[in-house]
Parts: sequence; C-alpha cells; structure tokens
Amino acid sequence: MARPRRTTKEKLLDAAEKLFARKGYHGTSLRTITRAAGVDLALVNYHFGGKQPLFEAVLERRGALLNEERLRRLAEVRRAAAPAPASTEAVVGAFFDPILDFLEHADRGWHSYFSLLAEVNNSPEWGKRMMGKTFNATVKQFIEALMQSLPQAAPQDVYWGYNFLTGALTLSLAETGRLDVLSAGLCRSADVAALRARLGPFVAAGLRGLARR
Amino acid sequence: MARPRRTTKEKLLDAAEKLFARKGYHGTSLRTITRAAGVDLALVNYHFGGKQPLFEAVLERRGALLNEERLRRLAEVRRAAAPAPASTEAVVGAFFDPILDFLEHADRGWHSYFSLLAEVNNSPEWGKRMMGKTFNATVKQFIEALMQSLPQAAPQDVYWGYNFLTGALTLSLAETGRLDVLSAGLCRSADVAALRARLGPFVAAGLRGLARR
DNA sequence: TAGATACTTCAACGAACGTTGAAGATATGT
DNA sequence: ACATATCTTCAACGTTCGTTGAAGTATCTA
Repeated sequence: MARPRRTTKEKLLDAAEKLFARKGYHGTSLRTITRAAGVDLALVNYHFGGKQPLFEAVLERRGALLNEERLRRLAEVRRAAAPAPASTEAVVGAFFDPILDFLEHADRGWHSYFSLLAEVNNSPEWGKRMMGKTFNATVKQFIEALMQSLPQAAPQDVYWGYNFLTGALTLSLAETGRLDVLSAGLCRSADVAALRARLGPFVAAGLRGLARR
Repeated sequence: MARPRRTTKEKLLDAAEKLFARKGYHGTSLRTITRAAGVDLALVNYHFGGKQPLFEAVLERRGALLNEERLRRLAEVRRAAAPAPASTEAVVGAFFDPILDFLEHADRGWHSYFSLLAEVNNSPEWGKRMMGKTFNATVKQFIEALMQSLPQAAPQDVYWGYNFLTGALTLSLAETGRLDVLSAGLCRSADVAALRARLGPFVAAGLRGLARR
C-alpha cells in the first residue's frame, strides 16, 4: 500500500497545533515548533509564509472538518423532525456531538486543537477575527435553528444563549485541569463521556429557561 | 485633602492589567507596559522582581476584592434563607452580581481585569495554577452552597455545572466583540444590563436541568 | 538523461526581549 | 543640615525572536 508518510506541512501543523495550544501564539517560537516537528526552521516561511499564516492554517485545518460534520448533523436532525422544527436538544446535540465524537474516537490532535480553540475563543486578540472567519457561517445556521426551536424566545435571548453555550463548551475543552483539582479528583476534565452526559442537558435547560424568562 | 496621586506600583499594575488583557502574558513586553505607565523600564524589577511576579500581582489585586465581596453576599443570601439552604438562584446571584456591579459602577480597570481573567481561565498555561491560588477557597464555598441548594443532584453534576457556569461567565467577560458581530449589532457584549438579565436565569435553569437528569 | 521544478539546508541579519548594576535623585528622620 | 533609606534613571548585558537569501539536494517532466 501507499506510504502514508506525513509531509513536512503536516508535521509542522501537528507540532504547531500542540505547542500553540499549550502556550498560545506569542508563547511559542518557531524554533520550538520546528524542533518538535524535526524540520528546518526556514521551512515555516517556505510552506506557510510566516508565523501568523501558520497559526491560521492550524485553526482552519480542523475547523473545516468540524463545520462539515456539524452541518451534516444539523441537516439530519432537521430532516428527522420535519415538517416541525428540530428540538432545542437535537440542535444542541448536532453542535456538540461532532466535537465529542472526535475527542473520543479520533487522533490525539483534536484534543490540542480544541484546547487551542478554547483559548482563541476567549481572547480579545483572536476571538473576533479568527473565530469569525472560520465559524461564523456555520454558527449562524445553528442560531437560526435554535430560534426556530424556541419560537417564544426573543432573538437577543438566543444570541446571548449561544454565547453562554459556547462559553460552557470551550472551558470544558480547555484542558486546564481545574475541574480535577476543585473536585479533588472526583471529576476528570478529560472524561468525555461525563461531559457528554451533562453538557447537553445543562445547555438545553438553560436555553429553555432563558426563553420563558 | 490628601493627594490621591497614583504610586508607581499602581501605575504599573494599571498599565499591565490593560495590556495583558489585550495580548496576553507573552504578547506584552515590559517595555510596552512601562511606556504606557510612564515609568522607567527597570522599575518593574525594583517593585515586583520581574515580569511574572507583576502578572501575578495584577491577578491578585482585584481577585482579593472580588473574593471578599462574593463571600459577603453568599453569607447574606444564606442568612436571608436560614434555616433553609439558600436557593440556587440566590447562590448563583451571589457569585455573579459582584462582577456585574463592579462592571457597571466602578472604574474601567475592572473591564480589563475580567477580560484578562477570561483568558487566564481558559489557558492551560495559567488556568490551573493561577486561578486556583486566588479563587479555590472561595469557589469551594460556592460549590458547597450549590450542593445544598440542589440536594437531589450528585456532586459530580454540581462540579460539572460549576464548570459550565464559569465558562459561560468568562466568555461573556472576555470582550471579544464576537456577540456583536454574530447578532449584527442586535446584542452588545459590553451591555452589562443585558448580561445580568440573562446569565442568572440561564445558569440556574441549567443547573436544575442537570440535577433532574 | 538533461533540464526544470520543488523542496531543504545553512548561516546570518537586525530587532526586541527580560534582567541587571552602578550612579543619580528624592524623601525621611533627627 | 546632614546622614540614611527609598526610589528612579541610564546604559548595557546576553538571549532569543521572526525572517531572509543563497546554496545545496531531491523529485518530476519531457
């Protein structure tokens, strides 16, 4: 069979993903990345054109896959419920489940990617521009679906609700280990099954609570 | 009256707070900070002993005030409900309201501080150690109060619920401006009154949803 | 196989970084 | 006013940073 050998580009993306997730954009040097990837320093500029383009490429690589899978599931739950609108629980599930599935079944890189995404999402420096470029189109469709599932809610409530929803999600993906410390080991932040069992119910109940406010 | 002139230490803390919030620890240089503060570069090392001690001093200055006010309000809602345990809504309010009040009525520095806190809370580099040092003792009391307000909930549910709660809160404080973009201006992330009206109901409903899961 | 294209290596650039120590200025206490 | 403690200035240290261009090697095309 064909050798599935990683290209230089992939090696760089993998190493950058892991290291950016740990120390952020400014806390990670190209020398650290290229050393971890086992390639020459100058190759970053050859393949990506600089540090920032590399950072954006890291965010967009898996972002595109995530968007695809989310929209696929959104269409699925909508079709299943038609002609009625999909329920809040189903829409929320279509938003969360791809992430949880990637974390449970796919390669370790997704952990770094989501941890990085959590930091980017909460950063004034990157939050608006980078998250928007990759995710706005998809997110707008989910917000629309949430509005249809909660016809009695004001649009402002749904926008704020999405903000809370994504905040709860991203902190859960940040891999800070804080939950483990606070609960003295009773909960483990890497326990995807425990997160899956609780995030959906929490958020769906929260959105309904907002709607009947 | 006595001159309320800011000391060099305060000037440094104020400037560092604002700039760390915008670009993070590694993205902000001491030269940028001292230039903004209008003091000499070497004074950081004289007054704080280095860059990292300055960063920790920034986090702890307002953290201590926040802890004080949160515990004061927690005691208040507990006394008001005694001998019954305080309600989930009241405990959640005691946790959120000090922040919202500081944002609405106090100086602009709190905005930077909370924005910085949001980034720190979601960062693997600082999240566990720095948040823990300043907030763990207080947070544990709130988690205990939440457990008492939700006797039917498993402890794990409350720990995870606290995780979602603080995630929703911190993203709302992060000042990324993303909510404004997504809602095309319909919602403004700096609108504290809008946040106050929605965060409590969302979180309280979410916690109850978790408890009856 | 010859030539062109794609990729990699190597050495170095100027700029910015955190930190330091000695000298100078200011405030304090007697 | 003088001695002392506190604070500030200044110039420089050694590192590390992102980026670059020229030279070398591998890969592909005809």
